[in-house]
Amino acid sequence: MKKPIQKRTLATRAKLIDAAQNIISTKGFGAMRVEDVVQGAAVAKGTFFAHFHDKDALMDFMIGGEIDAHLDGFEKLPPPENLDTLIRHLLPLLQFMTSERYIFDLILRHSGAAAKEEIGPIAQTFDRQVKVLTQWLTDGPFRKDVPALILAEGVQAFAVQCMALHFCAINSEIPMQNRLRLYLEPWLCSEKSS
Amino acid sequence: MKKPIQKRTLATRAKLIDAAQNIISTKGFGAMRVEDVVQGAAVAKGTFFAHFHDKDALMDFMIGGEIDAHLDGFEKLPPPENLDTLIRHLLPLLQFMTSERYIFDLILRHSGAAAKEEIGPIAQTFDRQVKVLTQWLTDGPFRKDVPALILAEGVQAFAVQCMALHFCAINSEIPMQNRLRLYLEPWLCSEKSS
Amino acid sequence: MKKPIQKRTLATRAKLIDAAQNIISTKGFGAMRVEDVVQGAAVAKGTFFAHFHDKDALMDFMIGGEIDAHLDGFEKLPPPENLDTLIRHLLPLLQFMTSERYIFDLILRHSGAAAKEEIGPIAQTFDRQVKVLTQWLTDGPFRKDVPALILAEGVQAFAVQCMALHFCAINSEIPMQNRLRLYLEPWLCSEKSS
Amino acid sequence: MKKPIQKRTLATRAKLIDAAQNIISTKGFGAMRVEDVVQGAAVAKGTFFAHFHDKDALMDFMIGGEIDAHLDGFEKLPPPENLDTLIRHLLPLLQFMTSERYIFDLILRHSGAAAKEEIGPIAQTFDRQVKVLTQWLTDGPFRKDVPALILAEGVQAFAVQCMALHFCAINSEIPMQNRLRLYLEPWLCSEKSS
DNA sequence: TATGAATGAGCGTTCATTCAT
DNA sequence: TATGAATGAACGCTCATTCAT
Repeated sequence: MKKPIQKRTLATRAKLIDAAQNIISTKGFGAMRVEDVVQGAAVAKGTFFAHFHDKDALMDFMIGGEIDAHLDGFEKLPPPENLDTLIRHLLPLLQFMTSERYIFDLILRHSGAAAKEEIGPIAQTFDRQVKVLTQWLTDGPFRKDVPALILAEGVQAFAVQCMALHFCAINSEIPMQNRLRLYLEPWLCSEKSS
Repeated sequence: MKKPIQKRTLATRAKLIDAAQNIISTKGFGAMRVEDVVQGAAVAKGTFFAHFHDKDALMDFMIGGEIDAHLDGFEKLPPPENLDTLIRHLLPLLQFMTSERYIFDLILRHSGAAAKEEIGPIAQTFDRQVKVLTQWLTDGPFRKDVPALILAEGVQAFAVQCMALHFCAINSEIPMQNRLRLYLEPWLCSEKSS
Repeated sequence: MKKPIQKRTLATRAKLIDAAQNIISTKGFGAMRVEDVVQGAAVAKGTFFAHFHDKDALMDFMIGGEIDAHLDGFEKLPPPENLDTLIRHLLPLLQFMTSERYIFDLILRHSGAAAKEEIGPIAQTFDRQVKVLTQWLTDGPFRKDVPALILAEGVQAFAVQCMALHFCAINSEIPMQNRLRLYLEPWLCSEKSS
Repeated sequence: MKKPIQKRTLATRAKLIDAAQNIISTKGFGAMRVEDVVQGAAVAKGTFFAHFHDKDALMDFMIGGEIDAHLDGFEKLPPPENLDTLIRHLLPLLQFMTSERYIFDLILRHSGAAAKEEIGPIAQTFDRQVKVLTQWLTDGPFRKDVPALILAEGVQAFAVQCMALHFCAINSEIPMQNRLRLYLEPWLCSEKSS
């Protein structure tokens, strides 16, 4: 009986998110200005900060949403029956994450939930990624001598590495998915030697 | 006839680096402001930018130097004769890199040399890291079915993952070195099945 | 048939005043926020404004009450038989008024009833002050060549001046009551020269 | 040899003051916005705060300047040969001070230099006022049984009282100068009895 | 080389007050 | 009466970077 969130509150929040979405799809994440969002939502600036602690919180929410959409897609797919399928499945997400340097940096910063006590949207998607990957690795034709959870976290590590190198001048001539294969082949398709 | 670097130039640069070092050891990397550095060096703001292209260049230099010192140490060590030794050798570096969130973020950003054409100090240390690791992996009792270079890059990827999780509220109860072992054991001590 | 004030109304008002009193005695007048008051009273923001026209009205009420208490005390005292007694009598009130810069400023602003049509509590205390002083000056051994009312207003003027200078860095070394004596001696103990 | 203030610095400061002056004479002191000032001066916002600690500091400076101009005029006048002349001389200043409620409030707040360590422009004019008045009262046909300095401070006290009452709904029907005469006559034209 | 005043775009904040429910 | 989300107009601030001297 504390706070039966009012309809108006939700409506306002939706307006803000809509406005943000508009700006993002037009000009990209990096170009989002609080000023423009409140203007687009026809809402006072104070209202913005009543709904989101700061600009970063909104970015976290928006990017987290996008990643979640990808993960929703992942869950609808059958477990990949080989390494190449797995990589092909992952690729769209990696491409989104590297679509803007701004996004990648922000994701990295938020992925580790950092000092914040409450885990933010992006950090939660990282957990979810591991869950999905764990499932795939359990069901698919991958090494079984190592817990799927560890394998999944490793895939994440390699994916991040590939994305980072993607932004690297010297290393970017080799496509992300190729490099990822280079790592995942020995990671997922070996068996511990006795 | 390539203008012999003047004594004054070097002196000023030294003053700036000294001042920066002072601030860093007092308040940490994250608290470094150009303002304070030039004040500490008793030099004008503009002078700073005559010596370093931007603030990041100085940070890059300072952190790069620190990492290089670690790598110098690595090179003096004998190749690790097993996984635990390898991890123990790496640990001090990882600890420096995670001593401040600010450092870790900055390192991540620079590790990929980014958009910059010329590779900065930090990026170079990453190359050097790979070289050292490659040597260690070549000489030590590790899997040989995968190029040592790839293995080395993988070690780097796992190290980054461990550092990132170190900053994550939910995952930080397990020590970095333990987690690293979890990843490196299957990564370095397997052999491709058939 | 003028709507008999309901018990609930009075209770709410009392809760608000209580809450305000709490905050004031803890953190001072200047730190009072409507937010905190309604929270302390466990009442909604809007309710506050149903009971007080604005925040100033509450402040006016609280400070006016405090001053009135002082004046009640004054009326119980016998007319001062000399200047020093008069000043000694006044002192506690002046001390309250200068206990916080915020109070003094607010009193000054309200003393002149300002643009408001209806005279507020503080403005009324100023009238009452003049009445009390007029009585004192009529009954005591003070000059009679000037209407007691004018003298009383003068005392008020000098008191304000002393309070203002009390807040002034350069002038505050001399105690309020001493300075007041400096002014009142020639103001109250002279006679017009023919 | 610390900081030989540069020409540019002075020019920028002048631009800011000019712009402020423009706005003030068009729309009054109360309507001055920092935003408009920097725009009018064609200067960055940061520059404003490099020259004035905050908006209040500029207001202090502007109003102080205005009062100083009045005081400059006062110093060119011969000492008033009677009370009415003295009041007539003072009137323009009082009228400026009461021309806007905003100004009067701000002057009151700053007159007592308050908590600030360094005395601001307005506070300084208050000192200067006393000096000018002291001279007038020394040279003119006023009571000599009280130090001119005390008399001068008293005049100030009465002037403030009159200005405050000027803004008071109930008391404002009687013109400031008339009320001032009511006070000053007994204050300046008496001699201590016996 | 050295100087340091100026830049500048946008974020976060404030908090008394209003108004539709 | 009571509710509490929304308002809103500035203000203050940040601080790496530039550029005319």
